[in-house]
Amino acid sequence: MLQHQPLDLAFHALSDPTRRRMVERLTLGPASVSDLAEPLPMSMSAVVQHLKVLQDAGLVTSEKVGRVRTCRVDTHALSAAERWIAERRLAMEGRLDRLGAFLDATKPETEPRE
Amino acid sequence: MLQHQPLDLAFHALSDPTRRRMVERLTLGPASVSDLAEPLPMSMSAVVQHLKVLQDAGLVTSEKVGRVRTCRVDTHALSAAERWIAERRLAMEGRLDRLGAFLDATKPETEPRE
DNA sequence: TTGATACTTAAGTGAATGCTTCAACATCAG
DNA sequence: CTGATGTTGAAGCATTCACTTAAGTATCAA
Repeated sequence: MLQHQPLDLAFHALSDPTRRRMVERLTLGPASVSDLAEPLPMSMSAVVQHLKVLQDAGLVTSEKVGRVRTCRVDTHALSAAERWIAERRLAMEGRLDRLGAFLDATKPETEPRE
Repeated sequence: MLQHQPLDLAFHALSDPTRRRMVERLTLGPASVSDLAEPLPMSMSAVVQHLKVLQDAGLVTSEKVGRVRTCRVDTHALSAAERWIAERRLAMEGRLDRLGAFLDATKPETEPRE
């Protein structure tokens, strides 16, 4: 991926189970990099790389104080991803509603109400 | 990716702009492979490969009649992805609510109502 | 039957991904 | 200062990705 829209980055970041676990952990509250790494069966280095993906996607923010980096969920990118899906669902439902209305109007095999 | 959970496949499929365009097109109604390929700046072959990713993720179904394959959105995987995000958002909001309540209870710098 | 249409499949290529290890580096406690 | 802690960075490696081209296979129309 060399030139991405925000949604590319967000969905890509969420496509990895390790990164989803990290987000799940962070929804419970802020955590250090070590906290995030502790339950994960991989090196610190790998966790930091996953964290970078999450940050580049705008799903997570972090700030370093002393030697500890504290990470938090950033809801904006998460909401954007959710919104894209919801919009598609609404587009589909709208279409299905129109189809339903069409079928109702066209083929009233039982008497239509009113 | 060699051993994936459904969400891995769904988010991965959605992380590509071409595949999102295909889903967007399909939310407007069923389409053939050629219909899907027509606006896209790549070979049919590439489109078919994208379609396979969408189908493996459970986002799209298709059936072939004659020489035409007709594709449709399958809402189940889409809903699952949406649900994962919504759950994280709710988890966060719940946490923020509790934090808010805690702050209200702990530091009533203005008089609490009641 | 012949040709055009609508896909399908295989093989190949360069770039990106998900790790690893090893070597830094900057706090902070004692 | 000295060591332990918490993180950061670079390099390397096997795999997966997003395409391409080229060669199929059905199906339908004439």
